[in-house]
Amino acid sequence: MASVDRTLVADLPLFAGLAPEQLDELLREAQSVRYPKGMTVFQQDAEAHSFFVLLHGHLRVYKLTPDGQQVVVRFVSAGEVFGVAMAIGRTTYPATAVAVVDSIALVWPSVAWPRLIAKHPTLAVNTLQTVGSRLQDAHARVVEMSTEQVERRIAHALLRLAQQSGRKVEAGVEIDFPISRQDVAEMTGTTLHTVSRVLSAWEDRGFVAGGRQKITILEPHRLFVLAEGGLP
Amino acid sequence: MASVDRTLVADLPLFAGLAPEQLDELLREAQSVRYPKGMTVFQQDAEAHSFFVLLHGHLRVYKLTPDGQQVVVRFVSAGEVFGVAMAIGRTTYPATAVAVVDSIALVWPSVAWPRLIAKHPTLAVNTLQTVGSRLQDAHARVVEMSTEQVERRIAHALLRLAQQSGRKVEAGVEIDFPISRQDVAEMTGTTLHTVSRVLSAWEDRGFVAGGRQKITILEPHRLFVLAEGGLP
DNA sequence: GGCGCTCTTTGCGCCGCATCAAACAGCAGC
DNA sequence: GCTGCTGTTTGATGCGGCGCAAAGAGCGCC
Repeated sequence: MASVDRTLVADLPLFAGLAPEQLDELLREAQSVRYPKGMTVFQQDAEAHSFFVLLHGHLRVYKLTPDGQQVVVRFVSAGEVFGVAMAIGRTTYPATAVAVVDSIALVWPSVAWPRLIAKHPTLAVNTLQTVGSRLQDAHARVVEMSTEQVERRIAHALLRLAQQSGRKVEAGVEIDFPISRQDVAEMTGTTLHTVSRVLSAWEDRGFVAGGRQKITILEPHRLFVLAEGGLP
Repeated sequence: MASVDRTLVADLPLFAGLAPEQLDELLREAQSVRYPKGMTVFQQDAEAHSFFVLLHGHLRVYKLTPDGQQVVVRFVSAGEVFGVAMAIGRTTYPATAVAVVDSIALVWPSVAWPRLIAKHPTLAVNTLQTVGSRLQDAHARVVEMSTEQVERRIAHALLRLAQQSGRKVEAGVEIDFPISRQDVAEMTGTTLHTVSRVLSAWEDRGFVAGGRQKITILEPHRLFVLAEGGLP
């Protein structure tokens, strides 16, 4: 299998502080894999055979409750590490990851992880930062769900999505992958009905523009004020 | 300052895989500090000057929202690392930690962290596991808050508390530090009124026994069934 | 011992949002 | 084009649990 070009990934946070030769060495062990839209990259509770870096595309990561409800944990964008179950001491994946658009990822076997971090401790340090920032995101979400009501939670979710995966477009900022009202509902702990109602109201006020699996934020500042509890 | 005895902390997960001499070296740089009940160990948004290992006691870690509401992030038990802001790439603490009983912690200056992990990469790996398991806790909480209603969330919170800080007592399992209804409310995203009502109902049914800042679980199994959505 | 503080219990009314229901619209496939 | 599927909108209804209020109980402190 042809090795991946170093320049494609040299700037990723995961590889910060690694010498070019070290990076080449890492990449030599990775495979580049295509995941067509809709394909499952890994499944909750399945054995964590691999860990990944997303090169291109977007993934939807969600947890399934015993009674069949889904909760969206996050969306993965290009450049991010994901599926690092082994690194955090798990043998199975804690969630399911599905490609929401055609995607490409670098794939390492999980068994290589202990050896790789032993040789390149920087990897562990960088992963610690990544996991740490996810922990902060998760805590922020807990705080939001504990103290804010639905409208503000949806505003926060949209702003976070725009920041992570926003694409600037003439009218404003558009989430650059297909996202449904149901998805937003599963990110904010509400129902698609409520999300639809809230977005419709915002659309009337000119804050956002909707569409089938599409959301464009027209007035980010107004939305921000709303998220922080103001009365825009 | 007298060095801490190695045997006190040798079994902690943070120090797993370190040679005795390495551990001694680490401990030589630490200070042992007493925090009387009620004292603040560190404050949200303050500069993260130190990181810690709790030797004895219990801490309450909470976040304060802009409008003054508190959300309990977790309770720290003896043996755990905490305040590792620097490790996850922050310069300030993301939350406030207060001693709920007289406590003792080992304290290292944060500036020592980069040097320590450079010398002992195992520390980074072990911390990664710790932060990873906290991430899973946080995600579990997000899922609960998204999909479960109050009674089940409270049941889950109590079971988690019992597991982390339960003390076996003749009648059942008792949370072994002072914890108020308000605390439970701030862990589950509800109000102390609702928690009080739920606990009273459970007390009538014989599942738990209450008291001022005290909760004893009499029927862990019944509570578990309830938490999982059954009808006990 | 008794005062006062903090924590807890309990009642009542209201409301935000879930639930149920049904029609509507964009997009793919034939 | 038409058909069917999936995603979206909007209305009507009900209820879990929050907000408010006030009384009760355990405990430290003087």
